[in-house]
Amino acid sequence: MEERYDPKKIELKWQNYWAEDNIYKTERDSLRKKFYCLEMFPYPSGEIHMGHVRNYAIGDVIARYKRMRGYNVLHPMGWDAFGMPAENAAIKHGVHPSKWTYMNIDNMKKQLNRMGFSYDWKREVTTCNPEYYKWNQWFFLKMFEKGLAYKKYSYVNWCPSCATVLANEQVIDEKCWRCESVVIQKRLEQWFFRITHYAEELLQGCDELKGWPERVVLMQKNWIGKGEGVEVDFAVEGIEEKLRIFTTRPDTLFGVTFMCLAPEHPLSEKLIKDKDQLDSVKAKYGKEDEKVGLFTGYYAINPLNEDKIPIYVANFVLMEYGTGAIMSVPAHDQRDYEFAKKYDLPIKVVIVPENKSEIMKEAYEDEGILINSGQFSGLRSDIARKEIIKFIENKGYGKSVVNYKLRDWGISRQRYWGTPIPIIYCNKCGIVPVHEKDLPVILPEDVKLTGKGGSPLLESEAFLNTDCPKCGGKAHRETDTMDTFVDSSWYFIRYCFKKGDIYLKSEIQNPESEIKYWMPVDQYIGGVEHAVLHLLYSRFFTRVLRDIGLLNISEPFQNLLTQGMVVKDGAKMSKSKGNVIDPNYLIEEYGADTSRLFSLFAAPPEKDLDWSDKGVEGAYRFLHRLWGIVYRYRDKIENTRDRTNNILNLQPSAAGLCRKTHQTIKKVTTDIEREYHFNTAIAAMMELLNEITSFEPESDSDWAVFRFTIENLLLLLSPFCPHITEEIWVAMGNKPSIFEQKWPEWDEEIAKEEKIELVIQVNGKLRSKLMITPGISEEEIKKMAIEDQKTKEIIGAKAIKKVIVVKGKLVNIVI
RNA sequence: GCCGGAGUGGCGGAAUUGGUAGACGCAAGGGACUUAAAAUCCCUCGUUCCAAAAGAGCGUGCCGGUUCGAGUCCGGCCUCCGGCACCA
Repeated sequence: MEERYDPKKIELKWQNYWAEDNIYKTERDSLRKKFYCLEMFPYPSGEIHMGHVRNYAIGDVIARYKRMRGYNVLHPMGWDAFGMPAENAAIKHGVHPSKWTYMNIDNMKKQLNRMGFSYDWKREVTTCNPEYYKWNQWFFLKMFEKGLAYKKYSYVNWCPSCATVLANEQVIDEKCWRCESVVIQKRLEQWFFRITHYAEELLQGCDELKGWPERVVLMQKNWIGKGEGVEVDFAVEGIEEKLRIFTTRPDTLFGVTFMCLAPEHPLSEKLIKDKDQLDSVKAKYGKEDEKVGLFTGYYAINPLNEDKIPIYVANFVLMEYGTGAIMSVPAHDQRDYEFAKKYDLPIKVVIVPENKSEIMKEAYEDEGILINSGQFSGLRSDIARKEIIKFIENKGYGKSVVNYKLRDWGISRQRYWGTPIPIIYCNKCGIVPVHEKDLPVILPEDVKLTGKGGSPLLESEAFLNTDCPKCGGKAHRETDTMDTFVDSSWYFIRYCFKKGDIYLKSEIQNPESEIKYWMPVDQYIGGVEHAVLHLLYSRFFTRVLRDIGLLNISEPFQNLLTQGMVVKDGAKMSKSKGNVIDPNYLIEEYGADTSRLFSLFAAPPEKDLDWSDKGVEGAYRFLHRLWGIVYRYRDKIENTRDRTNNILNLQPSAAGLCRKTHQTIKKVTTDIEREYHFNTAIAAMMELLNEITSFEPESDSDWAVFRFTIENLLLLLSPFCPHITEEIWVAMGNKPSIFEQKWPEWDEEIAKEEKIELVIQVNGKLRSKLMITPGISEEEIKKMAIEDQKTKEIIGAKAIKKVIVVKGKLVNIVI
């Protein structure tokens, strides 16, 4: 052991040792309980940032802690390697996305290893590897078979300048993230995954997510957006067709004064002869605030009261939700109200508030009593709703339906750097799936990336032209690639296997499968920005894979920890703001242990972490002091082989330190177990070090306590700061590795304080304190409190009304 | 607009079921060591009154309530952050 704490030197030394010793490799072991600890894998941008450091430090502490608790821990890492930045780099610098990506992976892997994270690299996943994306294609085929993958026309975000489709995430304030052109909606034929098939199950499953943050579960519920209502058919005067609408408020059916169709509704095109006028409404479709409508000239008949009501086409009606047509009740819906005011349509009140009546300035959307509603007048609206539904269903006017806001997942991307969709188009046979034995459909390397738009795969003759698997005739391949969210929807399943080719087909219905052994993920850790997208897609995939027979569970992630952002000066770290802290600099300056310690100490994991250069110094000082004290007493410690636990024969100061050690073991353990409160766990270890510093050992038994305390502190600290603890552990004469040690245990008897402080309150105000022995009777405590000198002075001649004793804590005297 | 979350010293944050508000760390001030600086160590550190100490008053966004006792529970607001948003 050297005098100076040199993090760089010892960290590199142990990282090499651990790597050579293969200390993190994981094997199936049915004798031990498994624990699957997973952090969201990174996009290989080339450099890790503070968000990664924090995310992976949290995961690493959990993985190491669970390992020491005796669990068989799976702790893998990989790369979300497909995606646009690689393509953009290729366009800008002329380097192939593949080369760029693998270079970045190389670099980031070094950086992660430099942080001392305990990953089993034998299970590394790289999504742009054909061995991986082959299974994306296989899942696609399975879903195609089951009708869960299908192709349809739909509106997509289109950037006219780049001439390409953009994902929703790539549209910022209705503009293209790259060229800032205004994005338009374009109708294109695209592949979809039928996630809506599982809408109800995904919603129900939310209640099972006990280990998830409530807000994430709520966001998922809102996103799925279940709406229960009724579909009602209205006859249209003069034509045969019925007009079907969806409403959640059948209690307002008597207040309908007009109908609205979405501009894309089939009837709109049929009823409006002037196409230019219809197009002008279409142009205002969607997110416009202004309500625009066009009278069709046709009337519908309200099946409940035979009212004749005009039919409009309106820009605020969405084709994608419900039936694309609505009944408008301006008295009880604010949007309908605005529309009615603008086009001077009648407003008919059918619900009044139970107590008061007032002049209408806006729609009354709350519950109330029905009026002007025929046989239903006088009913409360919630009861009327049920009665009217019953009536409608009996008469055959319509039926109860459930609608969801959740849409099917559009996975087609006109991009190069992604998984090819395994579909072939044949002039004779139409859409033909690639045969399973022909997987993977390899993404060709020799393509030109210009950034001009359109998939570069269209230019690759060798890729494009193929034979039809059905008739053998000339055919061509699908050139769209899959959304990269497909890759991340099942990567946690791929980790269940070691690197190399896998064969999932043989895992179906195999009860001994690795997947069934490791899944579900016991602890998942990542940013809250994935609350809906990635986490929802993964829940969907897990259900699809369950129905294929690969899994016997429905929820992939038992417990979810969403860590906060790393912020500086109140803003998220970003290049444009110039407030980025480079982890490389931090590691170079202070070492990995300090970087890890600070990012875990400064805030609880779920909250935002405010960066502070000075705070890092504080974390460094703690490790420095630990090093210093062990170095100072190195000879004595090494010559002491006893570790004493027997508090009875000790001097008071040694007994105190021994007690504090047990208390710290308890505090650190419970803080980790209780919602991973690492910040308070670290604070407790700092307190213990403070006590060690002021302890002056003299006798042999003092030294035995000293060694006992240091060893336990090292064990407690080892998941947080693996390098320094390993170094000191070995320097004290122990064998490596400290991670093969058991997590320490505390003795409740020793941890108990000999004397406790009793607080004396008078009328709820702190007035005095007494030292007492725990376990003395309530009567005695009362007596001691009243007879206390200071209490007496305050009470004076006043009468004592009541004395409340909280055992072991305080006495409150009411006068 | 709707749905969440959060407001505690100069700062990051503690306070497990209502029971000593401010643990731990940072910053600041003072001191020791040193030719000097850095590093290290020691002391002080919510605020007001008082020269200081002792002591007392006030204090967890604001107003009110429940309670012997409220940062914590209840009612009504304010501010900030996040998500969704013409979903009929």
